[in-house]
Amino acid sequence: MNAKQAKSRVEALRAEVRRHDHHYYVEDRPSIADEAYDTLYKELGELEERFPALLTADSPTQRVAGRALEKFRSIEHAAPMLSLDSDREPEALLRFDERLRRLLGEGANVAYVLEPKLDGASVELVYEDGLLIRAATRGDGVRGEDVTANVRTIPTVPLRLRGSKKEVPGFLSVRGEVVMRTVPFEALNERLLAEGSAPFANPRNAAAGALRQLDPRITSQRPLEIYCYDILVERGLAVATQWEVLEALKRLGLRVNERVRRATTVEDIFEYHAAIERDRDDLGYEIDGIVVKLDDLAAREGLGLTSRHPRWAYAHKFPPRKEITKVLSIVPSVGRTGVVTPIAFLLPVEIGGVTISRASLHNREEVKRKDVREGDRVRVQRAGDVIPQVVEVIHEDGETRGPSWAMPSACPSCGTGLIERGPFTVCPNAFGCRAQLVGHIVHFASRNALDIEGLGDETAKQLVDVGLVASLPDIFDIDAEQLVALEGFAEKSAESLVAAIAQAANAELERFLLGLGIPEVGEAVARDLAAHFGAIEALRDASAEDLQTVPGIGPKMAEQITAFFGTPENAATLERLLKRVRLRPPEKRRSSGLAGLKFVFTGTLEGLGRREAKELVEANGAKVSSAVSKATSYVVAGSDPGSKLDEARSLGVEVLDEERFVALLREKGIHA
DNA sequence: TAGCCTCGAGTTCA
DNA sequence: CTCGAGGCTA
Repeated sequence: MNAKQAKSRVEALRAEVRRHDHHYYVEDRPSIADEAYDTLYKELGELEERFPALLTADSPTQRVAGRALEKFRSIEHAAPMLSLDSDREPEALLRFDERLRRLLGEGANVAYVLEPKLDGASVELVYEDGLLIRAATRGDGVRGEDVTANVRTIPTVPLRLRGSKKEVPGFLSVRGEVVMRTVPFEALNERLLAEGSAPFANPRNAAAGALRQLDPRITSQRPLEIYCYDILVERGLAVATQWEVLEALKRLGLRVNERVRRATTVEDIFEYHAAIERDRDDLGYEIDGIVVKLDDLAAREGLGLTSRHPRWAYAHKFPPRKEITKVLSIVPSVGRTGVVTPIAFLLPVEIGGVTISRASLHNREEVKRKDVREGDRVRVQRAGDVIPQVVEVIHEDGETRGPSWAMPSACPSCGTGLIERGPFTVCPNAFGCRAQLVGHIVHFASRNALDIEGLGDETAKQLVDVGLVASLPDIFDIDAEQLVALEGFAEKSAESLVAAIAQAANAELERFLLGLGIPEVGEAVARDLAAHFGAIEALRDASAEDLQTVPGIGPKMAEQITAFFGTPENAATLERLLKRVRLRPPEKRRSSGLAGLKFVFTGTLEGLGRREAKELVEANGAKVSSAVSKATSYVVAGSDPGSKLDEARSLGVEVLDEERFVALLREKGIHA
């Protein structure tokens, strides 16, 4: 075979293989037997090997460009990839619809396109003259990471758009969602487990993780797929509506979700939402709601954007996932304050990608109200998609249930008679109850207090159980030898714990105060007290009147604090602790550019952690609070923000993304 | 005295 | 993150 013959054969083979790829991956309708396909593919590969001059990047054999990167390049998107306004309340959807109709004017024909909201990793694909030249993660919406080599390995992503030169646009930037279907996801996790690697919590993490592999050969082993749903920028494509956009994408060989629909009324949208939710478990991939988009592209232009979201699109989310499981047992547990909390141990179930095995039942009243009993089948959800909650008991005909659950009358830890305080049940043995001591130790060692690494729940329990610690100050007397004698302690971990404790003996006053666990004294109050009194002795000897001169301290808190220091056991403990620790007075805050501002953080910050961001802002004279109010200056929203973002919007508080937050700091001469 | 604002405490999993 | 309650303010 000469070079010319080879060239035409190679071209014919590529067209053939591409066609079969499209049918198999995009249309899900194979057009050839696997064996015959393999033969074609093999022949193409062999010819390309014999005639290397014929090799091109868009050949179906070149999906995996086998070299690992050092790191990803950051690239700017052709247009910002915005996030959508979203809510799960039906009223919010009604408001969206009404607002749109109002803005578009009386009698305007409003048409929507409805799509499932896929829960995967958002990417931009860029095609020039039909060739895939670039792919990027969403990143902060403006710039993302260059993951071209990885995206090329996804079989549903065409390396070359379908159609003749005339039909293919000169430039096309498409937005799509990379997802992993649930079945291959589980297979992948099993494989990872078998290899001794950590499995992924959910398909979204698995998809995002696969995209961020530096070695495309690893990505190519991960079962990724794409669905395309938007055009960011295009040249040479005549489209006037979202529906036409989707049609055009399909024509060009890009996969579009099969459940997309058109709608003209808000009733249609609710109906679609209900239908998709009903089918949610059968789709084979994860979704968390539906997306509603105004169909008319020209009308969108007129509507424009809010600070973060386009006004012409909206995500109507599903309520949190609920699953049914069985209550294995209900066990009372005593916390550091002595409050006894009933905990339901559950037959493990997966909800939204995480396995839930326990849920707090909060208090006596709660158990009674829901009438949860051991052995019951219960519906469990993750409130705010995080904290597991027992929603209700599922009753069946002819069921036989155990006796209703009752709070024990004696403390499960120390046997002292329990007392009732409102809906709560409390162990009054504050100084002799081992469970409470364990709680105190953990709190004392916690990150915001003395930050003793290696002294968590399990270790504290062990130390108390073996009698090494009978009271809080005893932790400073532990030596490495004693620890090594314990189960689970090797020499190294024993030494590092002892070192961590020794290091903690040099502590900031406010952290020490927090660690003492005085009722009503948390992070903020501890700081105010430290700043006002300057030394622990001054605080200890302060009267209730003195305390109330501190802004934020009223009669109730003053009473709690004086009662704490007035209790002989606490006084003795404090004396012993003070012999062991050296307290540093509060640092003078250099107030500067941020004085008078109030920040609230939500979501995950990428660059500097939330904790560092908080400290940085506070060190420069600003306040950080946990809830959004009218008094809030800025809400800083990282990725995956929570309800505080919605709160900020409804109160009209300015929202900063991480980039603009850092920019604000830089403006004020502050560097991270 | 009501309502807003803020804080403390408890909460699960990887 | 949510709930409940204390403190502050109008």
